[in-house]
Amino acid sequence: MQNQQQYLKGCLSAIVLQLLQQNEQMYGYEITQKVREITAGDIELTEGALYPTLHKLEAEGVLSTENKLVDGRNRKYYKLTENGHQEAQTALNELSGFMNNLQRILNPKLSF
Amino acid sequence: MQNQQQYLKGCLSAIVLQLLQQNEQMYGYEITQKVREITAGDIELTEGALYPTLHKLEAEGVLSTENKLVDGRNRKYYKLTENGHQEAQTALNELSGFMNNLQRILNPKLSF
DNA sequence: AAATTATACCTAAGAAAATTTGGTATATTA
DNA sequence: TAATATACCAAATTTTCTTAGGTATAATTT
Repeated sequence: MQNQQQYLKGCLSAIVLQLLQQNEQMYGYEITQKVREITAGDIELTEGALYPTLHKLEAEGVLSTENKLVDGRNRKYYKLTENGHQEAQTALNELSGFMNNLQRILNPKLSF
Repeated sequence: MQNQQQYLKGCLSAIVLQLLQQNEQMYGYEITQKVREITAGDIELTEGALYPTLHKLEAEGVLSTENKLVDGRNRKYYKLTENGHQEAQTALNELSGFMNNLQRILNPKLSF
């Protein structure tokens, strides 16, 4: 169960979009901690991967940002744009479909 | 449900290992058709990704090969080596763990 | 008081792994 | 006979992540 990191490829954006569907607004560091918490430390979003992804989603118009100073430190909050909500739903439906397919491959006996 | 391809990144090797745990021996083209069949066409393994992956797994000693001439066409059959069975089990356990974690993220209400 | 850890952002070089596009060849089907 | 299906492969490019840095403030530990 140790090296799950490799499987993260491809679904980092989807994870971000899901968390922002659930939480209204989050900042980068918060996202890394949330994923660490939910997965009990199995999955660690590296900042080198996360920040470029956030910037890309913002550049695509999926996310918007707002800077806030909290306890003397700067935080950059991200939220889904109006269009981003639709994009998020599409991406998450696709991921859901993919996971069902992957289950079919891994569990050939079960039928869904 | 169309573009699930993006999520394939990172688990191509695991899919190959799973299919070879189930099937004893398979050749490349057969693997692409099998995945297409199981996923009803949602996931298409491109040959440009599959063959390099097979060669890599062979180079690592996870898979061994045997060439056969069938109906006038050459087929290169792959099977798990003795060591490959262990590697496969490890990789598939990791993927299973990853999917559970991803479910926790996508489905925050459910507890597993 | 000083050093370490936690919080919080970021970039750039490199590596890994896929896509895209091309190639070769035989058998079957239209 | 032309197109499709079968069957293999490699190379250039792109995408995406890891690794390894950098900056800065607050809180904790030594």
